[in-house]
Amino acid sequence: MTQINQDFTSAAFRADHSCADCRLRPRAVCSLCDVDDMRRLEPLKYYRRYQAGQVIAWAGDRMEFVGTVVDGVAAMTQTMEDGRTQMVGLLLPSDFLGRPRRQTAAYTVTAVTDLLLCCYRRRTFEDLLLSTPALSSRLLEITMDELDAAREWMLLLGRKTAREKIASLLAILARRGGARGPDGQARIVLPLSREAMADYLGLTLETVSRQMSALRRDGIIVLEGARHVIVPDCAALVAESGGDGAETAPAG
Amino acid sequence: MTQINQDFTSAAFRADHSCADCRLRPRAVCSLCDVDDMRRLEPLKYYRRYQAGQVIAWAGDRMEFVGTVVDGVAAMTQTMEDGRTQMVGLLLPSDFLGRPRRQTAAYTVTAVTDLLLCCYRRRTFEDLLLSTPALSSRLLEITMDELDAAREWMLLLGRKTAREKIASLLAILARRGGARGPDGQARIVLPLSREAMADYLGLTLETVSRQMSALRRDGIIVLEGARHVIVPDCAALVAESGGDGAETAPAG
DNA sequence: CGGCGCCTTGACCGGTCTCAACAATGGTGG
DNA sequence: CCACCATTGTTGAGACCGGTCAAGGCGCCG
Repeated sequence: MTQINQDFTSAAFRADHSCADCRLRPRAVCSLCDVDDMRRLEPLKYYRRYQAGQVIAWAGDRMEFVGTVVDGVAAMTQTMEDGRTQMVGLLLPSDFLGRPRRQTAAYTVTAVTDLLLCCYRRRTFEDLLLSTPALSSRLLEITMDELDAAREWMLLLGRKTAREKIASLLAILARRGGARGPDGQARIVLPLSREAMADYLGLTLETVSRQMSALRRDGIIVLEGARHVIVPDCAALVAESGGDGAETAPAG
Repeated sequence: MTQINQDFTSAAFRADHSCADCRLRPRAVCSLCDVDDMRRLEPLKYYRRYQAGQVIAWAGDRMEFVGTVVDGVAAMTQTMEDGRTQMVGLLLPSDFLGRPRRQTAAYTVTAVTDLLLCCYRRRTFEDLLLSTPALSSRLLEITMDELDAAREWMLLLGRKTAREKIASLLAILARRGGARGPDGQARIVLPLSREAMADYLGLTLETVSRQMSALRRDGIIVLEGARHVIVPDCAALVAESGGDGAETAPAG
């Protein structure tokens, strides 16, 4: 597909990883496991791949696996009967997907870009949780971090203006996804379409587009095509974001 | 204070509970503990009381305890520099307050009504988590339930109309706090002021007041004073709420 | 070159916010 | 018991932000 997805695929889909040189171990659910734990975990893991746009699970579907995002971006969305949809989580590399002890997906999960997941069968993972304190301990930490992130997002959805919402999202993507420049500069390759951004921010895609243009006019960002954003001064962007909540990782 | 608070105090502040006849054990963090576990936990617990309006912790304060709401209602709120505030959690009886392994409060916590908490010192509780799998297992469940509730709330904040927001809140309070009548009827004693409702729903207090009046005019609710709500037909209320998300417990 | 997504921009509309006055409630003290 | 006050809730008028509907541009791919 587009340049964006090739960026993700090139690194991710080359071959399976060995846990020993997994670059996202420090943040993943297995980060607290010792060598012994990993000897038990590693043989049980397997990989799943999805193409951009593919639905991983519909809300209500049986979910027989859990996993960690290795490469790419996934989105969790909720939809009302009349079609209004709200994204409730953006899953970036190292984020955990799925819920032990629950048989069905609570939200629809979609691959936003090409995606690589490091998975365990759900039942297997539940057993590992019981026998591996380091795993369940880290999962609790991760879940509480996601809860904090969700609450930050509640502030954004409930109280921020459209401009602040856009600035907040860009600030978060710059923090976690973007390449940082020498000074306060950053470049972001947006994984999300305007519509997906709107669904995440509780806006319409037209408002997203207009506010992106407004930020460009005001010199806060520079656009190179719709999906490439340069932030000349990250501090200025954060100032536009309303300040609160930009310093935290996005919801998982 | 008001009738509302006396409702809460009458039962709660009589005397300390014994875990054996604690009516919220089934939903609390200790629900999976066996008799042996409880023999270790019970001597370590203690109670804290707060008056309506009292601040339990400011965002950034050191938090040296965690606990479960026994009686009353507490609120977690987040505030921006310019004063805009968003409630990010409403804590009802059996809900858990605090985060193990974190020294400072992430949000400001306030007693909405007179409040009774069943507490452990944070360090004590952290030790208990390590030595009591039933405790950490249940805490993970609770945290994941709160995460689901937070995500339901994101849909409400991002996509629902003012009327739907009000209806959703009333539906939730009817489910968890209200006395259920014989048919589809329910009566709710609102623990929240109009302003607190607005902070929870991402609205202004004027809009809350107007939509309450609109629901009254349309016969969806009956008001007996500002804080007493009668719902003649719960199904009709749920229909006004936009359907999604009303069947889940509120965020903790 | 043409067609199809995706994005941008414009004009207009409407829901919610803002500012303001007023009503109801409950508590206090004469 | 009642008058008074502070707090909380209600209602109105007008402004504004973001949504809706619609047209057109850009880039990618056949």
